[in-house]
Amino acid sequence: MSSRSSAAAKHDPPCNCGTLRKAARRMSQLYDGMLEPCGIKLSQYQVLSHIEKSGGAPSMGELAASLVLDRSALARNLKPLEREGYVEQIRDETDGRSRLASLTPAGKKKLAESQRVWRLAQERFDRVYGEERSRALSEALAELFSDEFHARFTSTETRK
Amino acid sequence: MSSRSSAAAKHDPPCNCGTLRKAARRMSQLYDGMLEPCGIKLSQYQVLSHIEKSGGAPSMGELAASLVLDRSALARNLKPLEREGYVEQIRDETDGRSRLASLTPAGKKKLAESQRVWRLAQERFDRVYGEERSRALSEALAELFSDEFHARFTSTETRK
DNA sequence: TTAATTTAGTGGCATATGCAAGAATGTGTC
DNA sequence: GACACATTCTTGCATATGCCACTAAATTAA
Repeated sequence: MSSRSSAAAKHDPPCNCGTLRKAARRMSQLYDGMLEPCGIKLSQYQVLSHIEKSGGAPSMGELAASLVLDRSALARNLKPLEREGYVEQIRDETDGRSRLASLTPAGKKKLAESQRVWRLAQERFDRVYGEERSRALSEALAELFSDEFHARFTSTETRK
Repeated sequence: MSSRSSAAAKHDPPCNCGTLRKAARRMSQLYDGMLEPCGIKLSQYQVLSHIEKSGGAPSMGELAASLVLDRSALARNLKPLEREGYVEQIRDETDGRSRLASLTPAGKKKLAESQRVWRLAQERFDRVYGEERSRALSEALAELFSDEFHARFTSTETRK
């Protein structure tokens, strides 16, 4: 038999998920490094950014969903941002259960400031990785965290 | 002027890093879900798996590097695995500073068990995402956490 | 209207991560 | 052999994440 097929030489391909996590850790490090002068991490920038993109005052649930983040995790991630006075929770008049996340003036300012740095990071990424590939990668990854992918992945749960 | 180019409509493309993080969170959830019967998370499986791949007894530093993980983070991640008796740290005879990570018999058994489930997850991923694309994605991501990418990204730090 | 159900957000518990400072060990030099 | 310097791991501190159990509020069913 060939040495390739021996039991000991059973090389598994790299773990898709592990690879994703490694890349995420490394990129977070790089982006965080650039955002450092702004005093916020990419994770926090993402929160501010998503609040703005949502139109201003999303509910915790909506915001968590758009960040692909657990509700409780989002609540905790907001803590430092509230402490710094960038974000505040306001009651939803139409639904007593809901809290809406909203940027304070200071939050909008910090977001604008961070956005400038973030764009530099994006540009650097595109330059190093290639603009075309960058766009393609973004789309590929967006597919992975889409609800459709999740549904297709879990629907095959039972059989085979 | 067209509405597209107005200041308010300045749509930034999605954040490469944020997208990566979202995808990593979601995939971790899916892989963790499948590994659940084994009683370990993907992050823990990765540790066991990398110890094995390394040949048996890597130093903390080597293991951390192969996992693209901070040394201190690795040390903490090992805690639960040591508690469960899957991993043990042994002193390096040739270097008093170094600790080597090693799988216990129970750890090898748990790894083998988890590996079976992990392969199912990988297969499911490949089936849903496409085997060819899966392989390509893996390579693309591996490039992102490579030292070369890190170097190229940070080397342009100063200029522009 | 009241009871059952669904939806939102919170708090407890455990793991995951990173950075910076500190302690232990090794090495090279004089 | 003692000192300066480098390497390895450990600790403290802060954030990041997820799951589950619980409370509050709204919605639907009876």
